[in-house]
Amino acid sequence: MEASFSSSSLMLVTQAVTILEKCKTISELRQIHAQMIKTNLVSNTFAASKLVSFCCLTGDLDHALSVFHRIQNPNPFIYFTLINCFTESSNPLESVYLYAHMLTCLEDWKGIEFSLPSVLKACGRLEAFEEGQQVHGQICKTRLLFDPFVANSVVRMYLEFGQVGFARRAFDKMPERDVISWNSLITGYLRAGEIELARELFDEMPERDLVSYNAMIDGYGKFGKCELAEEIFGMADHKDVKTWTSMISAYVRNHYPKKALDMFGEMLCLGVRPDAPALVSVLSAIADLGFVEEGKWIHAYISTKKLEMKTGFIGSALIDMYAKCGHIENAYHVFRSISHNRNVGDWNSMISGLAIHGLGTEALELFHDMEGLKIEPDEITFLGLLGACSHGGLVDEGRYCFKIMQEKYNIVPKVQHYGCIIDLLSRAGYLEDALGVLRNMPFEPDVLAWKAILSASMKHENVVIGENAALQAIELAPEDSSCYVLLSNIYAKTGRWDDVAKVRSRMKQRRVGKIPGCSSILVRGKVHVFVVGKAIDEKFTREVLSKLDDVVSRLKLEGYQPDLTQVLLDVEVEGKESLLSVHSEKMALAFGLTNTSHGAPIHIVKNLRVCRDCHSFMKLVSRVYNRRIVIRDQNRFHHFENGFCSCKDYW
DNA sequence: ATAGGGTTAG
Repeated sequence: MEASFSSSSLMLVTQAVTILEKCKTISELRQIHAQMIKTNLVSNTFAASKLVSFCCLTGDLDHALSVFHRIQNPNPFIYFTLINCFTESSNPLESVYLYAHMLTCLEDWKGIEFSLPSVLKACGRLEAFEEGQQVHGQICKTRLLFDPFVANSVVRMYLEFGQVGFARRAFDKMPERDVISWNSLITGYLRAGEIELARELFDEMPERDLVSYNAMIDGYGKFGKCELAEEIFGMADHKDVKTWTSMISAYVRNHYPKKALDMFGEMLCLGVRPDAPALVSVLSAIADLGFVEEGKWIHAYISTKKLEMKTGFIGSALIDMYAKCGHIENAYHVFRSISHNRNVGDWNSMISGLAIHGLGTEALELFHDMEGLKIEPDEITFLGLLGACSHGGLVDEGRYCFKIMQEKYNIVPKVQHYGCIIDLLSRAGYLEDALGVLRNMPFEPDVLAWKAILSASMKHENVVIGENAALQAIELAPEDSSCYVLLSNIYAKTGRWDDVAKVRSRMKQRRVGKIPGCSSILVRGKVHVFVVGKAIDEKFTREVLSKLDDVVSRLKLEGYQPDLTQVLLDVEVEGKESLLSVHSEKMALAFGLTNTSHGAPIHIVKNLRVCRDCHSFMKLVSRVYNRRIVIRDQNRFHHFENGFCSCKDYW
C-alpha cells in the first residue's frame, strides 16, 4: 500500500498536516483521524507521526497510543514525543514500556538518547528503583553515557530516589562532567542536608555559573546558615533576580526580616526587576515586620506592573501581609478582588488572618463558603481554623473542625493539629480534656503542647497541672527561656519565692537568657524600637519616661491599679510597680501618644505576649485618650477601642 | 531532553 503513494498522495499528506496544525479541539482531531483512515493516510509515517504529536498536545494520550501502534516505521522522534508525554502523565509506566518497545523495534538507535532523560524521570516518578538501575546499566554498556544529557539524567534520577550515594557514584563514573553535572549533585547534597559535601563540590568544581551560586545560597539559607549564604552571595560576580531572592528568603526564613527588606531595596537600586517570587518573599519579610507602608508600596507596584495575582502566591502573600500588619480590612479587600481565581493558599491566608485577629466566627463562615464552592481544604486550612476557634474561645466549633478534617476530608492530623486542639481545650479551661488528648495522641508530646497546657494553667490558676507542664516543657527544651519564665511565674503567683530563686539559678547554670521584651512603632515612616525602660534610640528615653509618668497618673485617677501578680522578682511593691510601668509596649505607646496626631490609631508590634497589666492599661488608654490601639503580640492581634479589647480578654 | 528563588502553619 505504502509503496503506491505517489506525488498526489504527498499532497494529501501536506494537506492533512496543514489541517492538523489548525485543529483546536479533540472532536476536530477525531474527525481528521477518521478522514485519514478513509484515505489510508494513517499508514504514512509522517502524517501519522504528526497526528500522534497533536494528540499528545491535546492530552489525548490513549488516542495517541492507538494511532502510534498502527505506524509501520516509527522513528526515534515519535517515540520521544510519546515517552515525554507519558512521563508527565498520570501513567508514567507507559513510557517505560515504550522505551522497551523502542529498543526492540528500532534497528538504528541513533536518536534514542533524546528519550532517556524522560525514561529515567519516569522511573523516578514510579519509585521504580530497580528498573531505573536497569536502564542505567543499559546506558553504561553503550556510548549513551557520553551524552551529557543522559549521564546527567542518571544522576538526577538517583537524587530523586533520595540515593545521594548512588548519584555520587554515577557522577564519579561519568566520562565527562559539565557544569550541570556539578550543579545537580550540589543541589542533591543540599536537599539531603549534606551542606558540607555540597560546599566541597562547589569549591572543587572547575567552572561555575550563576546557578551554582544561587543553589548554594538557597541551600545555606534553608539550613539556617545565613552567614555562609552571605559569603557565597558576596562571591557571585553576576547576580540575577534569583540570586537576590535566594538571599532575601534566607533572611526571611531565619528571622532577619529587616535584612531581607534592606536587601530588596538594594536590589531595586541596582535596577534588578523583581518578579513574583521576589515580591512574595519580600512581602513575607514585611509581614513579619508589620511595616504596612512598605507593604502598600509593593501592592501598588504589583498593580501597576499588572502582575498576575491568580497564579502563584502573590494573592496569599498580600493577604497575609495586610493581616499581619493589622489591616484585616485590606486583607479582605485583596481577598475579594481575586474572587474569581482563588487558590487554596488564598483561602488559608485569609482564614489564618482572621484567626490572629480573633475573628473566629468570620473564619468559620469563610470555611463554609469554601466548602460551598467545593474547594478542597488542606492541613493548613485546618491549622488556621483551629487557631481561629482557639483565639475566639469557640470550643465546640473547634472540636467539630478537628472531627470533619479527619472524617470528611481524610486528613491525618499532625502533631501541630493536636497542639491546636490541646491549646483550644486548655485555654477554655478544659485542662483535663486537653491532658487526655495529649496523652492519647499518636505522637510524643512536644514542647509546644506542654507550653499550651502551661500557659492555660496560668490563666486558670491551676498550679499543679501548670507546674508539671512546665517541668515537662523544660525537659524537652532546656534552652527555651519562656518555660522557665512561666514556671517562675507560677511560683511567684503563689508567693513561693524560694522556688522562684531556684528556677532562676537553674537558668543561670544552664546559661539560658530571658528574651527581652521589645516593641516597635512606626511614626512618620520611621520605626522606633523600645525595650524595658528605654528607647533603642536613647535620645527618646527621657521624653518617653516622663510621658509615661503622666499617663499612669491620669489612669490612676480613672481607677487603674497595676497588676503586680506577673512580676517575677521578689522585690518591694514599689520596685515591681516601676518595672511594670516601663514594659516595652507601654514605652512604645507613650511615644505614639506624643508623636502622632490626635485621634490617629496607634500600631505597635511586640515580640512576646502582652502581659495582663499592659493589657488592662491599653484598654484604659483607649478610652481615656480616645485612641484606637492595635497591638500585635507573639500570637495574635489586640484591637483596643473605647475601653475594650477585640480579644475579649481571652488570649 | 539535564541544574537555581516564592505564600498560608500550634
